[in-house]
Amino acid sequence: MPKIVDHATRREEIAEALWRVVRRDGIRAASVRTIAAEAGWSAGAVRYYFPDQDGLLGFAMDLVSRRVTERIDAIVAKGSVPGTVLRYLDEVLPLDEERRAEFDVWLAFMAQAQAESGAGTLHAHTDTVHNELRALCATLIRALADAGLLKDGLDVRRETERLHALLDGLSLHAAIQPERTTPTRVRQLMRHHIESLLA
Amino acid sequence: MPKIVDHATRREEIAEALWRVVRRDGIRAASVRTIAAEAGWSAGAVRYYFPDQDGLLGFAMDLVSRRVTERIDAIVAKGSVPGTVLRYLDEVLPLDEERRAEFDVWLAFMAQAQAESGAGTLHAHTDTVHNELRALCATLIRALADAGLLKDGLDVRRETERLHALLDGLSLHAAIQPERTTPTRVRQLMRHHIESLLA
DNA sequence: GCTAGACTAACACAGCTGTGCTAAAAAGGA
DNA sequence: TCCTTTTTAGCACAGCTGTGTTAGTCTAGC
Repeated sequence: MPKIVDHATRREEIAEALWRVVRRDGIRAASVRTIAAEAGWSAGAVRYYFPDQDGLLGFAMDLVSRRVTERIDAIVAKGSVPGTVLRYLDEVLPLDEERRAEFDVWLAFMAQAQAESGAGTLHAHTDTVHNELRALCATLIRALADAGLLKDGLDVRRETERLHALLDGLSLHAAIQPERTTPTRVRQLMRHHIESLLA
Repeated sequence: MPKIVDHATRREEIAEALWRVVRRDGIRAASVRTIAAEAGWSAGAVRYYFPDQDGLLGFAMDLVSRRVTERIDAIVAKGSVPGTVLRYLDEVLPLDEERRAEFDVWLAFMAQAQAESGAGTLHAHTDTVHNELRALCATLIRALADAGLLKDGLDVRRETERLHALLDGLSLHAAIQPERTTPTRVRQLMRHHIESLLA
C-alpha cells in the first residue's frame, strides 16, 4: 500500500552524492547535511536510509568496490591472450572521467581507512578490493603462463605482485597528474610491461 | 629581552602533532583543538604559530616533502651502480615505522589535495614531491644507462616512468598491507625489477 | 475516499568547528 | 627592580556537526 521505492537504488543514489562531495571538497566535507544537499533531499531523508554516518561511509566505499568488481566480471575473454590481459588492465585503470572520479573517492577512503587502523570496517573494504585486484593480476599472469607465453625463469607469484604494484602506481599517477600521465601513455607503459614478460 | 624560542622548530613540532592526529584518526579529526591537545598546548598557542588551519595543513604537508628530500640528499653514492640505485629506492620506500607513518600522512594529504583540484596549495605540494620522485627515478635509470648496464632496446624515459609507478605502487602496498608486503618482500621485488633492466 | 504503512521534513540538543579578540604570563636586558 | 617584547591561555561568537525525536505527507490497495 505504501509508496514503493527501491531501497537499494536510493542508497546508491545517496552514496553517489557522497562521492561527488568527497571528490569536490574532500572527505572532511562529507557531512550528512552536505551530502543531503548534494543529493537534493533533506538531511532527514538521508538519515532514513542511513541511520548513521559511518554506515553511509561504509556503504559508499563498498559501492566503489562493487562497481570495480562488476566491471571486471563484465569483460569477456576473446582474442589473443596478451590482448585480453591488456583489456582487463585497461578496465581497472582510471583512464576516463568516470573511473578517475571513482579512484579519487577510493583514494580518500583508503587514506581514511588507513587511520582507523585494523579494527575499522573501512579497512576491511580496502583489503577486499586490494585482494581482488591482486587476484585479477594473478589470473592474468597465470593465463600468460598457461598459454606458454611467459619468458623462461619468471616467477609467477613475483610477477603477480610486480604487475599489481605497477597497476596501482600507474593508477595513482593517472589520477594525480592526468595531464602528464595520459591514458595513451598509461596504455603504452602497460603494453610495454606485459611485452617484457613474454618470451 | 623576550623569551626566545626557535619559531621554525616549534612549527615543526606542531606539524608533527598534526601528523600523529592524522595518522591515528584521519584528516577529518585534524582540528586546531585536537592538534593543540596532541602537542600539549592550548589552541591559542597553536594559532600563534599558525594563524589559520590551511596554513598548518600546508606547512605539515610541506614538512613531509622536505623530510623526503633530506633523506634522498643524505645518501652518498658508493659501491656498484645497481647497489647504489637500490639503496636510493630503499630510502624512499616506507619500510620502517617512521617512514610508514610519513607515507600514511602523505596519503591523507594527497587525497585531500586531490579534492581541491588544481587551485589548492596542497595540490602544488603533491606535484612537487611527485616530480622530485620522478626526477630521482630518472637519475637512477640514467645512472644505469651511463654505466652501460642497461639492457639494449630499453627506452630511458619509459623505464623511468615504469620504475616510478612501481615505486609508488609498492609504497602503497607496503603501507596498506604491511603484513603481506613485508620490507623483505618489497626489497626483493625492487631488486628483481632492477635486475630485469640490466644487460 | 480511507487508511495502513512507507516515506519525508523539521526541529532540538549538546558538542565541536575556525577564527577574532583580550588579558596575562614569561623572559631577559636596563 | 622595572619595562618591553614575545609568547601563552582563555573567552566569545556564529556556524556547523551527528544524532534523536516528532509531526507530518504521501501512496496504494481496499
